[in-house]
Amino acid sequence: MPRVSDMKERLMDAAMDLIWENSYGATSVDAICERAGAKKGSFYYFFKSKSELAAAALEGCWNKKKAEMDSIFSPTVPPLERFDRYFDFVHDRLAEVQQKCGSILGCPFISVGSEVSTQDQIVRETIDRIMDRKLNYFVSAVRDAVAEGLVDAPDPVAKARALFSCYQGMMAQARIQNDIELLRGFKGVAMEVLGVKRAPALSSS
Amino acid sequence: MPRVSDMKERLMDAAMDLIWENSYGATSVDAICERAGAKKGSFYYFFKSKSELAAAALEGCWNKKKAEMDSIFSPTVPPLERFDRYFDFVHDRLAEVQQKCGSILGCPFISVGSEVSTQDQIVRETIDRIMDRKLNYFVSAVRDAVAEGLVDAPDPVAKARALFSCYQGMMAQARIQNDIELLRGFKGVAMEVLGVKRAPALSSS
DNA sequence: AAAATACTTGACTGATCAGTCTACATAGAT
DNA sequence: ATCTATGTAGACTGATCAGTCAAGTATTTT
Repeated sequence: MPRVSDMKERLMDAAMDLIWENSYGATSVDAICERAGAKKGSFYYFFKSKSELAAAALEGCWNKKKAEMDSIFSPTVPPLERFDRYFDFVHDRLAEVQQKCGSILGCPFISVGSEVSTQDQIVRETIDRIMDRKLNYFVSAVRDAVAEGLVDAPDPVAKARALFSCYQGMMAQARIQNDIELLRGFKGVAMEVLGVKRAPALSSS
Repeated sequence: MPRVSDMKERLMDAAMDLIWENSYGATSVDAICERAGAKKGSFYYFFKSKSELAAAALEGCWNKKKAEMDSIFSPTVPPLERFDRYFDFVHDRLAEVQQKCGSILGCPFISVGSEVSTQDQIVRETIDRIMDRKLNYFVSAVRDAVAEGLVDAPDPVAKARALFSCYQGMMAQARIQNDIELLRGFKGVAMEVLGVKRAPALSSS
């Protein structure tokens, strides 16, 4: 195989950045090409439509985060500490992005999902799948917490879903209000929603 | 004052319908005009931009709902029953809209807010204000529930915020998954998040 | 009757949109 | 050396975008 190009990745990264910062609708193919340093021809060489690129970019975004998620939600970590670490991680990540672009961007999957759900099946299904995978981390952690007697939950899946909804709602609000403070206090809210019996001593800062 | 026209309201309604069903970005001024039976000139006679119309339409949407909210969250209704009635109301409303347009549309304020927050200050601030007013209903109800000893909450505002986030997250997910079932089970989730001591006997079905 | 207010009309502009197409470049394989 | 696969370049298309504008109509006030 001749020359290998990193243009496909550059286009996906550029698309993800722009879509997350602005929105799917407000992000043009021209703008994506410009940021990626590509020309139109390259774009349509790799992707057959804007919508297909968006789906690929979102999937790629998830794949990048997956390793980190696996580490944070590792079964070797005490279940409640997983949430603690995760919300710290998200906070730090959003704060870092805010330095670059000046806004709290929240979760791209919720924002873009809400935006395109009625108009773009490809993107909608991609996001649906990703959200489900994300939820699974919560479910395992809640199950483990129940097993260790840290949390009372007759239905761990329902509990995990409740926390997941709460997390998503908070992220959406953080974006709308452009306020990271909502995230800062979320660890406490999470423990309350889980109905933690007594706060465990955590090792991390 | 000469002739009175209902075109302003027609434009606002048309805009709200289209933006809620699709998105802000995917809704063109031409499409709004067509649905309202207006011509371009009329549009720009009443509104100086698409963004200003969107803000007006969202504000108008809230004003229409306000009376219903006041009734549901009336202090004469037992506090926990307010939530019960509200989530029933939202469920029925979304189911009704689904009949017309085939999709679960969720909450327009969250969807549009997430979409435009970084791009349109006018709309962003409008939504921020509306969400805050909505939250206040939750806060009062939680306070009353605490006063009646139905709920334990050292910080009723935090509790209300937690439930509000959870509600919003669930609505966003309902739209993304195009699934109303999430709403059906929400009343139970809400009571759990509130940490209701014992389920009170409710009068409504 | 005339003037003023409150709209309505629809053609128009220039920018931008997603997507197409042909020609070309660069690399490894033979 | 040349052939082939993998890209790249960028001009182009036709549709659609938000927004403008000058001219018109209907209604009430004076």
